[in-house]
Amino acid sequence: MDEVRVRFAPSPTGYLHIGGARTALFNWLFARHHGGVFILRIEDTDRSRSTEEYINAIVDGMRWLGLDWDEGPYRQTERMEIYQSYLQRLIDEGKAYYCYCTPEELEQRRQEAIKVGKTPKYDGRCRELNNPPAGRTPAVRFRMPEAGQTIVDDLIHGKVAYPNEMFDDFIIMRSDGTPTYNFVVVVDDVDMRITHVIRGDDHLNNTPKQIHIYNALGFQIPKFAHLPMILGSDKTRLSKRHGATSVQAYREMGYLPEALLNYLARLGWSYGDQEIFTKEELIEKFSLEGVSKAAAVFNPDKLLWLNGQHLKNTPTEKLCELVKPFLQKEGLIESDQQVDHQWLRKAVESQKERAKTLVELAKVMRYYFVEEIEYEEDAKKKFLNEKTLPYLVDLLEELKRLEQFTEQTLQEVFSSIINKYGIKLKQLAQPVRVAVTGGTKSPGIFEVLEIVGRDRIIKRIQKAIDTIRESS
RNA sequence: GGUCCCAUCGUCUAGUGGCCCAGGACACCGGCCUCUCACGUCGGAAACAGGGGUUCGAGUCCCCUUGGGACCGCCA
Repeated sequence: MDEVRVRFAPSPTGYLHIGGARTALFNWLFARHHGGVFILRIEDTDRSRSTEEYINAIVDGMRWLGLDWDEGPYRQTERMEIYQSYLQRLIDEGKAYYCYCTPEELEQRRQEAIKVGKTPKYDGRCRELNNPPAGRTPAVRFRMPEAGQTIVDDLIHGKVAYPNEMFDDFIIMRSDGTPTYNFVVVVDDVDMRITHVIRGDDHLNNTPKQIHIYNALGFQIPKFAHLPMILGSDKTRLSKRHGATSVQAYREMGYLPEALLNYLARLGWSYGDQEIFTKEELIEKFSLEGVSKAAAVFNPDKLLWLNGQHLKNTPTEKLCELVKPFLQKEGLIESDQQVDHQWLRKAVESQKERAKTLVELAKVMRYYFVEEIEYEEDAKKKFLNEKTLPYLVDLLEELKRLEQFTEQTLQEVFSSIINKYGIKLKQLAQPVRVAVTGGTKSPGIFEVLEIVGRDRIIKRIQKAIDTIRESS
């Protein structure tokens, strides 16, 4: 195979969303797998809806996901002369023509057609126009064949045949002089020597039109691969109604890029029974053969699980850095604060298997950072009471005498109290857990105590004792 | 309405004519592990949309029906 060249071509009319990211990912994986070139191209010919802000958001999203591009970002608005020259060629050769109908007229005819149950279709009235009406700036239409059929040979769907009667002469240049999608996409893909057009299958029905443009311009047709759509839980096209859909939103919710990538890859693609992939494995194992034809429903639960898996597999060292912004958001550290690195490592290590997102991770670390903890009402009632009071009193005494607070020495202290009262570890551990963390859930109690540290442990147990005495 | 695409557990999927009374994963339920919670682990419930063919044999091939989706724009 010659060098593979693929592109991701979003239109900047919104943030980078899940569907776009998946298309980008498949293109990127295909390029990386084949040692090819991945191009980012911004399709901003719709000036009224494209914004600079969205372009930045898309670029940021791609960077965060780690989908690096080799060329671009190209912008179509910067390539107008190129389109213009091809357009002129089509007009000169009679393959395109000026249309003087106004959008209002067209809309009106469309509505009428729909009303009588006919296919809304341009009637071709300007096709052979000799005396154009004065005072109107025309659009340009592409002349489509009226009979026969057009075959799209798709890598995922196979050969798809379209009867040509269903097509009308579509507009390739607006009356304001800007070219439209179906024309521009062809010119760009040819100009950028794209070998494989990999995109959502909502574009499948546009492909025959594009094929005729390729032919009219005498270009070679690239390979097409139309990816299945991503649906919401109600099986309709994924949209805001289904919850978070922008890549940025997942970033803020504490998802890891590699988890999102892994999830997106498995949506519409599979490799036997494997669920968890590193980025490198994805590149190694990806192929269009493994892509399915059927649309897939986006399942946030599975993404969450996968994120937990990736979180667990992330080196603690790296997790420490990743969680810092989230600790800041929780108000647990200041942006310029120096946190003892060894200590943070232990803290993160103790919680990493318990959190499914960075947000969760930061939240469960609260009692490691704050001075004063608050009790959960149920936990307090159940574990801080007359019955547990003597254990806590004894523990406090012993801890005050203890110099070195390590898991080892703490364990010894706990043992002596358990023996003295003839109780199980849980009967002591739970009250202590509530006293130190405020709740009933945490990593191993000795681990937690070591991380919280001597001074705060003593303070918190004292407070628990006071609390019990006050309420009795 | 026209055209096109698609169809295995609730969801993501394995399955490319016999290895499938259908396998894995998420979620769900139960057991184990255990100082709690997670992690882990073991087990359970759960699907070939329906109907016709083809074939010795069909989840797998063909047709129809049904259901879902996409496109039909001076949006991309």
